[in-house]
Amino acid sequence: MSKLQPVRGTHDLLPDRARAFRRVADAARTVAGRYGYHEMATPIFEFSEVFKRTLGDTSDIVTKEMYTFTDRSGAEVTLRPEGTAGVARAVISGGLAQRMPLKYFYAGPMFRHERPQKGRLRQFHQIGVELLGVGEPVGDVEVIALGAAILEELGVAGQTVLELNTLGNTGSREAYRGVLVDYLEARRAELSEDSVSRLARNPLRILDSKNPGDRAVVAEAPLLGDSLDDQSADFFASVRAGLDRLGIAYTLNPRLVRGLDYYCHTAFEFTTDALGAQGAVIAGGRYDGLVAQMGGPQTAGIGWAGGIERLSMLADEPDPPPRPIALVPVGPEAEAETLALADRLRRAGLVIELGYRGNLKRRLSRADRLDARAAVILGEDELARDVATVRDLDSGDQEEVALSALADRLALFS
RNA sequence: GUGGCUGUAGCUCAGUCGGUUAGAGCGCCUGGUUGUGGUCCAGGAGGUCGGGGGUUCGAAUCCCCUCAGCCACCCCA
Repeated sequence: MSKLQPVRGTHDLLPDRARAFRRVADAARTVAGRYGYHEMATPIFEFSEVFKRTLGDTSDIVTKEMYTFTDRSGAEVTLRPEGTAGVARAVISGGLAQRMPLKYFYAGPMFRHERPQKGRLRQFHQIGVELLGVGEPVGDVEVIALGAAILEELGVAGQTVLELNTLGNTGSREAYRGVLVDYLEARRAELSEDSVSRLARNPLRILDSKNPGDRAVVAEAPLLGDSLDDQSADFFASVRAGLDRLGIAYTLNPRLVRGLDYYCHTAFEFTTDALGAQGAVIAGGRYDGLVAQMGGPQTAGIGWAGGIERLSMLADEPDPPPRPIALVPVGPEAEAETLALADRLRRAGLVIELGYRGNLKRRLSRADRLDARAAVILGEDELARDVATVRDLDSGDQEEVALSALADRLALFS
Protein backbone atom coordinates (compact mmCIF):
# COMPACT_ATOMS: atom_id res chain seq x y z
CA MET A 1 0.00 0.00 0.00
CA SER A 2 3.02 2.28 0.05
CA LYS A 3 2.54 3.13 -3.60
CA LEU A 4 -0.25 5.43 -4.65
CA GLN A 5 -2.89 3.23 -6.20
CA PRO A 6 -6.66 3.03 -6.49
CA VAL A 7 -8.55 1.07 -3.86
CA ARG A 8 -8.82 -2.58 -4.76
CA GLY A 9 -11.67 -3.31 -7.10
CA THR A 10 -12.09 0.30 -8.22
CA HIS A 11 -11.17 1.70 -11.61
CA ASP A 12 -10.67 5.08 -13.18
CA LEU A 13 -12.98 5.58 -16.12
CA LEU A 14 -10.77 7.15 -18.74
CA PRO A 15 -12.56 8.74 -21.71
CA ASP A 16 -12.74 5.59 -23.86
CA ARG A 17 -14.22 3.52 -21.07
CA ALA A 18 -16.42 6.38 -19.92
CA ARG A 19 -17.85 6.60 -23.42
CA ALA A 20 -18.55 2.86 -23.50
CA PHE A 21 -20.35 3.18 -20.16
CA ARG A 22 -22.33 6.17 -21.27
CA ARG A 23 -23.42 4.32 -24.37
CA VAL A 24 -24.96 1.57 -22.23
CA ALA A 25 -26.68 3.96 -19.86
CA ASP A 26 -27.87 6.26 -22.65
CA ALA A 27 -29.30 3.40 -24.71
CA ALA A 28 -31.05 1.98 -21.67
CA ARG A 29 -32.45 5.36 -20.64
CA THR A 30 -33.76 6.05 -24.13
CA VAL A 31 -35.45 2.69 -24.52
CA ALA A 32 -36.84 2.82 -20.97
CA GLY A 33 -38.33 6.21 -21.79
CA ARG A 34 -40.29 4.67 -24.64
CA TYR A 35 -41.88 2.34 -22.10
CA GLY A 36 -42.67 5.25 -19.82
CA TYR A 37 -39.92 4.52 -17.30
CA HIS A 38 -38.26 7.78 -16.34
CA GLU A 39 -34.97 8.30 -14.64
CA MET A 40 -34.74 8.89 -10.94
CA ALA A 41 -31.78 8.89 -8.62
CA THR A 42 -31.56 8.00 -4.98
CA PRO A 43 -28.61 8.84 -2.73
CA ILE A 44 -25.49 6.78 -3.10
CA PHE A 45 -25.63 5.96 0.61
CA GLU A 46 -28.48 5.29 2.99
CA PHE A 47 -28.88 4.41 6.62
CA SER A 48 -27.62 0.85 6.90
CA GLU A 49 -31.04 -0.15 8.15
CA VAL A 50 -32.48 0.36 4.65
CA PHE A 51 -30.34 -2.41 3.21
CA LYS A 52 -30.51 -4.69 6.23
CA ARG A 53 -34.28 -4.64 6.09
CA THR A 54 -34.57 -5.18 2.35
CA LEU A 55 -31.78 -7.67 1.86
CA GLY A 56 -32.23 -9.57 5.10
CA ASP A 57 -29.81 -10.12 7.93
CA THR A 58 -28.54 -13.40 6.58
CA SER A 59 -27.75 -12.53 2.99
CA ASP A 60 -24.10 -12.51 1.97
CA ILE A 61 -24.40 -8.95 0.79
CA VAL A 62 -25.41 -7.74 4.23
CA THR A 63 -23.24 -10.00 6.33
CA LYS A 64 -19.97 -9.63 4.52
CA GLU A 65 -20.06 -7.31 1.53
CA MET A 66 -21.41 -3.93 2.60
CA TYR A 67 -19.34 -0.79 2.85
CA THR A 68 -20.70 0.40 6.17
CA PHE A 69 -19.31 3.20 8.28
CA THR A 70 -20.23 5.61 11.00
CA ASP A 71 -20.40 9.21 9.87
CA ARG A 72 -19.34 12.24 11.88
CA SER A 73 -22.70 12.54 13.55
CA GLY A 74 -22.64 8.92 14.65
CA ALA A 75 -25.13 7.62 12.09
CA GLU A 76 -24.47 4.17 10.64
CA VAL A 77 -24.63 4.49 6.88
CA THR A 78 -23.86 2.19 3.98
CA LEU A 79 -22.76 2.71 0.39
CA ARG A 80 -25.58 1.17 -1.60
CA PRO A 81 -24.90 -2.42 -2.72
CA GLU A 82 -27.88 -2.39 -5.09
CA GLY A 83 -30.56 -0.05 -6.33
CA THR A 84 -33.96 -1.43 -5.40
CA ALA A 85 -33.76 -0.75 -1.67
CA GLY A 86 -33.20 2.97 -2.18
CA VAL A 87 -36.09 3.22 -4.62
CA ALA A 88 -38.39 1.39 -2.21
CA ARG A 89 -37.28 3.67 0.60
CA ALA A 90 -37.96 6.72 -1.57
CA VAL A 91 -41.43 5.43 -2.40
CA ILE A 92 -42.21 5.15 1.30
CA SER A 93 -40.51 8.28 2.61
CA GLY A 94 -41.76 10.39 -0.29
CA GLY A 95 -45.33 9.17 -0.11
CA LEU A 96 -45.11 8.19 -3.76
CA ALA A 97 -47.44 5.24 -3.32
CA GLN A 98 -50.32 7.69 -3.73
CA ARG A 99 -49.79 7.77 -7.46
CA MET A 100 -49.33 4.21 -8.59
CA PRO A 101 -48.22 2.72 -10.77
CA LEU A 102 -44.67 4.03 -10.53
CA LYS A 103 -42.18 3.39 -13.28
CA TYR A 104 -38.55 4.27 -12.71
CA PHE A 105 -35.22 3.91 -14.44
CA TYR A 106 -31.91 4.45 -12.67
CA ALA A 107 -28.20 4.24 -13.41
CA GLY A 108 -25.26 4.65 -11.11
CA PRO A 109 -22.48 3.14 -9.01
CA MET A 110 -22.99 0.35 -6.48
CA PHE A 111 -20.54 -0.95 -3.89
CA ARG A 112 -19.83 -4.43 -2.64
CA HIS A 113 -16.74 -5.64 -0.82
CA GLU A 114 -16.18 -8.75 -2.93
CA ARG A 115 -13.05 -10.35 -4.29
CA PRO A 116 -12.62 -8.73 -7.71
CA GLN A 117 -12.55 -10.80 -10.88
CA LYS A 118 -13.70 -10.51 -14.47
CA GLY A 119 -16.92 -8.54 -14.63
CA ARG A 120 -16.96 -8.00 -10.90
CA LEU A 121 -15.63 -4.96 -9.10
CA ARG A 122 -16.06 -3.37 -5.69
CA GLN A 123 -17.37 -0.20 -7.23
CA PHE A 124 -19.45 -1.26 -10.17
CA HIS A 125 -22.26 0.33 -12.11
CA GLN A 126 -25.79 -0.73 -12.75
CA ILE A 127 -28.78 0.29 -14.74
CA GLY A 128 -32.14 -0.81 -13.46
CA VAL A 129 -35.90 -0.41 -13.71
CA GLU A 130 -38.64 -0.77 -11.14
CA LEU A 131 -42.39 -1.08 -11.70
CA LEU A 132 -44.43 -0.59 -8.55
CA GLY A 133 -48.13 -1.03 -8.04
CA VAL A 134 -48.80 -3.53 -10.79
CA GLY A 135 -49.65 -6.98 -9.48
CA GLU A 136 -50.78 -8.34 -12.82
CA PRO A 137 -48.57 -10.60 -14.93
CA VAL A 138 -48.60 -8.01 -17.70
CA GLY A 139 -46.21 -6.05 -15.49
CA ASP A 140 -43.73 -8.92 -15.50
CA VAL A 141 -44.02 -9.16 -19.25
CA GLU A 142 -43.44 -5.45 -19.75
CA VAL A 143 -40.40 -5.32 -17.52
CA ILE A 144 -38.82 -8.34 -19.20
CA ALA A 145 -39.65 -6.99 -22.64
CA LEU A 146 -37.98 -3.70 -21.71
CA GLY A 147 -34.83 -5.58 -20.73
CA ALA A 148 -34.87 -7.49 -24.00
CA ALA A 149 -35.36 -4.27 -25.98
CA ILE A 150 -32.36 -2.66 -24.31
CA LEU A 151 -30.17 -5.67 -25.06
CA GLU A 152 -31.29 -5.47 -28.65
CA GLU A 153 -30.50 -1.75 -28.82
CA LEU A 154 -27.01 -2.49 -27.48
CA GLY A 155 -26.44 -5.22 -30.02
CA VAL A 156 -25.97 -7.93 -27.40
CA ALA A 157 -29.26 -9.76 -27.85
CA GLY A 158 -27.54 -12.44 -29.91
CA GLN A 159 -25.09 -13.18 -27.12
CA THR A 160 -27.63 -13.58 -24.36
CA VAL A 161 -30.45 -15.93 -23.46
CA LEU A 162 -33.38 -15.28 -21.19
CA GLU A 163 -33.78 -17.75 -18.37
CA LEU A 164 -37.11 -17.82 -16.63
CA ASN A 165 -38.61 -19.41 -13.56
CA THR A 166 -41.35 -18.86 -11.03
CA LEU A 167 -41.15 -19.03 -7.28
CA GLY A 168 -44.92 -19.01 -6.93
CA ASN A 169 -46.83 -17.04 -4.35
CA THR A 170 -45.92 -17.07 -0.68
CA GLY A 171 -47.95 -20.15 0.12
CA SER A 172 -46.53 -22.16 -2.76
CA ARG A 173 -42.99 -21.12 -2.00
CA GLU A 174 -43.26 -21.96 1.68
CA ALA A 175 -44.78 -25.32 0.83
CA TYR A 176 -41.97 -26.07 -1.57
CA ARG A 177 -39.36 -24.89 0.86
CA GLY A 178 -40.63 -27.44 3.36
CA VAL A 179 -40.61 -30.26 0.82
CA LEU A 180 -37.14 -29.32 -0.36
CA VAL A 181 -35.62 -29.07 3.10
CA ASP A 182 -37.03 -32.47 4.02
CA TYR A 183 -35.51 -33.99 0.91
CA LEU A 184 -32.13 -32.31 1.39
CA GLU A 185 -31.94 -33.13 5.07
CA ALA A 186 -32.33 -36.79 4.18
CA ARG A 187 -29.29 -36.53 1.88
CA ARG A 188 -27.37 -34.06 3.99
CA ALA A 189 -24.25 -36.23 4.00
CA GLU A 190 -23.91 -35.89 0.23
CA LEU A 191 -24.03 -32.09 0.22
CA SER A 192 -21.04 -29.78 0.07
CA GLU A 193 -20.02 -27.83 3.12
CA ASP A 194 -21.37 -24.65 1.60
CA SER A 195 -24.71 -26.21 0.90
CA VAL A 196 -25.07 -27.63 4.40
CA SER A 197 -24.80 -24.12 5.74
CA ARG A 198 -27.23 -22.88 3.10
CA LEU A 199 -29.68 -25.54 4.22
CA ALA A 200 -30.51 -23.55 7.31
CA ARG A 201 -30.17 -20.08 5.83
CA ASN A 202 -31.23 -20.19 2.25
CA PRO A 203 -32.13 -23.68 1.04
CA LEU A 204 -33.43 -22.59 -2.38
CA ARG A 205 -29.93 -21.44 -3.22
CA ILE A 206 -28.71 -25.02 -3.15
CA LEU A 207 -30.66 -25.54 -6.35
CA ASP A 208 -28.19 -23.50 -8.36
CA SER A 209 -25.00 -24.74 -6.68
CA LYS A 210 -22.12 -25.44 -9.04
CA ASN A 211 -20.71 -28.20 -6.87
CA PRO A 212 -20.93 -31.54 -8.76
CA GLY A 213 -22.01 -33.46 -5.66
CA ASP A 214 -24.74 -30.93 -4.96
CA ARG A 215 -25.88 -31.09 -8.55
CA ALA A 216 -26.33 -34.83 -8.34
CA VAL A 217 -28.51 -34.44 -5.27
CA VAL A 218 -30.41 -31.52 -6.80
CA ALA A 219 -31.05 -33.44 -10.00
CA GLU A 220 -33.35 -35.79 -8.09
CA ALA A 221 -34.89 -33.11 -5.88
CA PRO A 222 -38.60 -32.37 -5.97
CA LEU A 223 -39.44 -29.57 -8.41
CA LEU A 224 -40.81 -26.24 -7.37
CA GLY A 225 -43.25 -26.46 -10.25
CA ASP A 226 -44.97 -29.40 -8.57
CA SER A 227 -45.67 -27.32 -5.48
CA LEU A 228 -47.39 -24.46 -7.29
CA ASP A 229 -51.00 -23.83 -6.40
CA ASP A 230 -53.52 -22.87 -9.08
CA GLN A 231 -53.11 -19.15 -8.63
CA SER A 232 -49.32 -19.38 -8.97
CA ALA A 233 -49.52 -21.67 -11.98
CA ASP A 234 -52.03 -19.38 -13.71
CA PHE A 235 -49.88 -16.34 -13.04
CA PHE A 236 -46.83 -17.97 -14.57
CA ALA A 237 -48.83 -19.20 -17.55
CA SER A 238 -49.95 -15.62 -18.20
CA VAL A 239 -46.40 -14.32 -18.06
CA ARG A 240 -45.27 -16.98 -20.50
CA ALA A 241 -48.19 -16.31 -22.81
CA GLY A 242 -47.30 -12.62 -22.84
CA LEU A 243 -43.70 -13.30 -23.70
CA ASP A 244 -44.76 -15.69 -26.44
CA ARG A 245 -47.05 -13.06 -27.90
CA LEU A 246 -44.14 -10.64 -28.05
CA GLY A 247 -41.89 -13.22 -29.62
CA ILE A 248 -39.44 -13.11 -26.71
CA ALA A 249 -37.66 -16.43 -26.50
CA TYR A 250 -36.77 -17.91 -23.13
CA THR A 251 -35.65 -21.13 -21.56
CA LEU A 252 -37.21 -22.42 -18.38
CA ASN A 253 -34.68 -22.89 -15.62
CA PRO A 254 -36.26 -24.50 -12.57
CA ARG A 255 -33.04 -23.94 -10.62
CA LEU A 256 -33.14 -20.16 -11.09
CA VAL A 257 -34.06 -18.84 -7.64
CA ARG A 258 -33.96 -15.78 -5.45
CA GLY A 259 -33.15 -16.35 -1.84
CA LEU A 260 -34.93 -13.48 -0.18
CA ASP A 261 -38.37 -13.81 1.36
CA TYR A 262 -40.08 -10.96 -0.41
CA TYR A 263 -39.43 -12.40 -3.86
CA CYS A 264 -42.32 -14.22 -5.44
CA HIS A 265 -43.57 -15.42 -8.79
CA THR A 266 -41.36 -14.46 -11.69
CA ALA A 267 -37.57 -14.70 -11.51
CA PHE A 268 -35.49 -14.13 -14.63
CA GLU A 269 -31.97 -13.53 -15.86
CA PHE A 270 -30.50 -12.59 -19.18
CA THR A 271 -27.24 -14.54 -19.23
CA THR A 272 -24.25 -14.87 -21.50
CA ASP A 273 -21.43 -17.37 -21.79
CA ALA A 274 -19.05 -14.73 -23.14
CA LEU A 275 -18.01 -13.35 -19.76
CA GLY A 276 -16.58 -16.33 -17.90
CA ALA A 277 -18.18 -17.11 -14.58
CA GLN A 278 -20.13 -13.88 -14.41
CA GLY A 279 -22.96 -14.93 -16.69
CA ALA A 280 -25.80 -12.67 -15.63
CA VAL A 281 -26.00 -9.32 -17.41
CA ILE A 282 -29.54 -8.47 -16.32
CA ALA A 283 -31.35 -10.14 -13.45
CA GLY A 284 -34.61 -9.45 -11.74
CA GLY A 285 -37.87 -10.64 -10.41
CA ARG A 286 -41.11 -9.83 -8.69
CA TYR A 287 -40.90 -8.53 -5.13
CA ASP A 288 -44.45 -7.94 -3.94
CA GLY A 289 -43.43 -8.17 -0.29
CA LEU A 290 -40.59 -5.67 -0.28
CA VAL A 291 -42.26 -2.33 0.35
CA ALA A 292 -44.46 -3.77 3.08
CA GLN A 293 -41.46 -5.40 4.69
CA MET A 294 -39.82 -1.99 4.88
CA GLY A 295 -42.83 -0.58 6.67
CA GLY A 296 -44.76 0.84 3.73
CA PRO A 297 -48.13 -0.12 2.28
CA GLN A 298 -48.55 -3.51 0.63
CA THR A 299 -47.22 -2.81 -2.84
CA ALA A 300 -46.65 -5.05 -5.81
CA GLY A 301 -43.28 -4.59 -7.45
CA ILE A 302 -41.10 -6.01 -10.15
CA GLY A 303 -37.82 -4.91 -11.62
CA TRP A 304 -34.37 -5.81 -12.73
CA ALA A 305 -30.80 -4.57 -12.59
CA GLY A 306 -28.13 -4.86 -15.25
CA GLY A 307 -24.35 -4.60 -14.91
CA ILE A 308 -22.95 -1.76 -17.00
CA GLU A 309 -19.41 -3.19 -16.97
CA ARG A 310 -20.67 -6.53 -18.20
CA LEU A 311 -22.97 -5.03 -20.80
CA SER A 312 -20.31 -2.68 -22.11
CA MET A 313 -17.95 -5.62 -22.62
CA LEU A 314 -20.51 -7.20 -24.93
CA ALA A 315 -21.98 -4.13 -26.57
CA ASP A 316 -21.16 -2.65 -29.96
CA GLU A 317 -18.40 -0.07 -30.06
CA PRO A 318 -19.76 3.34 -29.16
CA ASP A 319 -19.53 6.08 -31.76
CA PRO A 320 -16.22 7.92 -31.61
CA PRO A 321 -16.33 11.53 -30.45
CA PRO A 322 -16.62 14.13 -33.22
CA ARG A 323 -13.34 15.09 -34.83
CA PRO A 324 -12.14 18.55 -33.81
CA ILE A 325 -10.96 21.53 -35.81
CA ALA A 326 -7.50 22.70 -34.68
CA LEU A 327 -6.70 26.40 -34.45
CA VAL A 328 -3.09 27.16 -35.24
CA PRO A 329 -1.90 30.72 -34.66
CA VAL A 330 1.47 31.91 -35.89
CA GLY A 331 2.96 34.79 -33.95
CA PRO A 332 1.92 36.60 -30.77
CA GLU A 333 -0.69 38.83 -32.41
CA ALA A 334 -2.49 35.88 -33.98
CA GLU A 335 -2.12 33.97 -30.74
CA ALA A 336 -4.15 36.59 -28.92
CA GLU A 337 -6.71 36.70 -31.70
CA THR A 338 -7.14 32.94 -31.68
CA LEU A 339 -8.60 32.81 -28.21
CA ALA A 340 -11.58 34.93 -29.21
CA LEU A 341 -11.90 33.14 -32.53
CA ALA A 342 -12.06 29.76 -30.76
CA ASP A 343 -14.76 31.08 -28.50
CA ARG A 344 -16.80 32.32 -31.45
CA LEU A 345 -16.49 29.06 -33.36
CA ARG A 346 -17.43 26.98 -30.32
CA ARG A 347 -20.53 29.07 -29.83
CA ALA A 348 -21.36 28.22 -33.44
CA GLY A 349 -21.34 24.58 -32.39
CA LEU A 350 -17.95 23.51 -33.70
CA VAL A 351 -15.50 21.32 -31.81
CA ILE A 352 -12.37 23.44 -31.49
CA GLU A 353 -8.93 22.48 -30.17
CA LEU A 354 -6.29 25.07 -29.41
CA GLY A 355 -2.66 24.17 -29.73
CA TYR A 356 -1.43 25.71 -26.53
CA ARG A 357 2.19 26.18 -27.44
CA GLY A 358 4.87 25.63 -30.01
CA ASN A 359 5.54 26.64 -33.58
CA LEU A 360 3.43 25.83 -36.61
CA LYS A 361 5.00 22.44 -37.15
CA ARG A 362 4.53 21.43 -33.58
CA ARG A 363 0.94 22.51 -33.45
CA LEU A 364 0.04 20.76 -36.71
CA SER A 365 1.65 17.64 -35.37
CA ARG A 366 -0.49 17.90 -32.29
CA ALA A 367 -3.58 18.49 -34.42
CA ASP A 368 -2.77 15.29 -36.25
CA ARG A 369 -2.53 13.37 -32.99
CA LEU A 370 -5.91 14.73 -31.94
CA ASP A 371 -7.31 13.30 -35.17
CA ALA A 372 -8.38 16.81 -36.15
CA ARG A 373 -10.40 17.02 -39.36
CA ALA A 374 -8.93 20.37 -40.36
CA ALA A 375 -6.55 23.07 -39.16
CA VAL A 376 -7.16 26.80 -39.24
CA ILE A 377 -3.85 28.58 -39.70
CA LEU A 378 -3.84 32.20 -38.66
CA GLY A 379 -0.67 34.26 -39.15
CA GLU A 380 0.22 37.92 -39.38
CA ASP A 381 -0.39 38.16 -43.11
CA GLU A 382 -3.74 36.38 -42.91
CA LEU A 383 -4.74 38.57 -39.99
CA ALA A 384 -3.94 41.70 -41.98
CA ARG A 385 -6.36 40.58 -44.68
CA ASP A 386 -9.10 39.22 -42.35
CA VAL A 387 -8.72 35.71 -43.70
CA ALA A 388 -7.50 32.38 -42.38
CA THR A 389 -5.87 29.43 -44.12
CA VAL A 390 -8.03 26.34 -43.77
CA ARG A 391 -6.14 23.09 -44.24
CA ASP A 392 -8.00 19.82 -44.79
CA LEU A 393 -5.85 17.42 -42.78
CA ASP A 394 -7.14 14.35 -44.59
CA SER A 395 -6.45 15.55 -48.13
CA GLY A 396 -3.80 18.19 -47.46
CA ASP A 397 -5.71 20.77 -49.53
CA GLN A 398 -5.57 24.38 -48.36
CA GLU A 399 -7.64 27.42 -49.10
CA GLU A 400 -8.04 30.93 -47.75
CA VAL A 401 -11.37 31.75 -46.14
CA ALA A 402 -12.64 35.12 -44.96
CA LEU A 403 -12.90 35.19 -41.17
CA SER A 404 -16.54 36.19 -41.45
CA ALA A 405 -17.28 33.03 -43.44
CA LEU A 406 -15.11 30.73 -41.36
CA ALA A 407 -17.76 29.11 -39.22
CA ASP A 408 -19.89 28.19 -42.22
CA ARG A 409 -16.91 26.81 -44.09
CA LEU A 410 -15.76 24.70 -41.15
CA ALA A 411 -19.25 23.36 -40.58
CA LEU A 412 -18.90 21.55 -43.90
CA PHE A 413 -16.31 19.28 -42.30
CA SER A 414 -18.70 17.75 -39.79
C1' G B 1 -13.45 -15.11 2.78
C1' U B 2 -10.68 -19.74 0.04
C1' G B 3 -7.44 -21.47 -3.91
C1' G B 4 -4.30 -21.00 -8.55
C1' C B 5 -1.42 -17.81 -11.85
C1' U B 6 0.97 -13.08 -12.44
C1' G B 7 3.59 -8.10 -11.22
C1' U B 8 10.66 -5.38 -15.21
C1' A B 9 10.10 2.04 -18.94
C1' G B 10 3.61 5.44 -20.45
C1' C B 11 2.06 0.47 -23.32
C1' U B 12 3.35 -4.77 -24.98
C1' C B 13 7.19 -7.69 -23.38
C1' A B 14 12.62 -9.91 -23.26
C1' G B 15 16.20 -10.66 -19.38
C1' U B 16 17.02 -15.87 -13.52
C1' C B 17 22.11 -22.35 -12.79
C1' G B 18 22.50 -14.68 -8.33
C1' G B 19 27.82 -11.35 -10.79
C1' U B 20 30.23 -5.25 -14.31
C1' U B 21 26.46 1.14 -16.12
C1' A B 22 18.73 -3.71 -16.79
C1' G B 23 17.19 -4.26 -22.77
C1' A B 24 13.68 -4.23 -27.37
C1' G B 25 9.40 -2.56 -30.09
C1' C B 26 5.68 1.05 -29.84
C1' G B 27 4.80 5.77 -27.62
C1' C B 28 7.06 10.48 -25.90
C1' C B 29 10.79 14.68 -26.57
C1' U B 30 14.51 17.26 -29.80
C1' G B 31 16.71 18.12 -34.57
C1' G B 32 16.67 17.42 -40.08
C1' U B 33 11.97 22.89 -42.31
C1' U B 34 12.95 30.75 -40.54
C1' G B 35 4.86 29.37 -41.63
C1' U B 36 2.90 23.40 -42.73
C1' G B 37 1.05 17.40 -39.71
C1' G B 38 0.88 12.12 -40.92
C1' U B 39 6.16 8.93 -43.71
C1' C B 40 11.46 8.75 -43.28
C1' C B 41 16.42 9.69 -40.90
C1' A B 42 19.41 11.04 -36.55
C1' G B 43 19.70 11.90 -31.47
C1' G B 44 17.48 11.99 -26.48
C1' A B 45 14.60 11.52 -22.00
C1' G B 46 12.25 7.80 -19.13
C1' G B 47 12.83 2.16 -14.69
C1' U B 48 13.78 2.50 -6.06
C1' C B 49 12.82 -4.45 -11.67
C1' G B 50 4.84 -3.58 -7.23
C1' G B 51 6.28 -2.52 -1.77
C1' G B 52 8.89 -4.19 2.81
C1' G B 53 12.13 -7.51 5.15
C1' G B 54 15.74 -11.58 4.86
C1' U B 55 19.90 -14.84 2.81
C1' U B 56 24.60 -13.46 0.27
C1' C B 57 30.88 -10.41 -0.86
C1' G B 58 26.89 -9.43 -4.52
C1' A B 59 19.53 -10.08 -5.57
C1' A B 60 15.09 -8.15 -11.14
C1' U B 61 16.88 -13.35 -10.30
C1' C B 62 16.60 -17.29 -3.91
C1' C B 63 13.28 -17.09 0.85
C1' C B 64 9.31 -14.70 3.88
C1' C B 65 5.53 -11.01 4.42
C1' U B 66 2.51 -7.54 2.05
C1' C B 67 -0.18 -4.83 -1.93
C1' A B 68 -2.37 -5.15 -6.66
C1' G B 69 -4.14 -7.62 -11.27
C1' C B 70 -6.18 -11.96 -13.62
C1' C B 71 -8.89 -16.73 -13.15
C1' A B 72 -12.00 -20.09 -10.38
C1' C B 73 -14.94 -21.00 -5.82
C1' C B 74 -18.38 -18.22 -2.88
C1' C B 75 -21.84 -14.53 -4.15
C1' C B 76 -23.92 -11.86 -7.66
C1' A B 77 -24.98 -7.29 -12.09
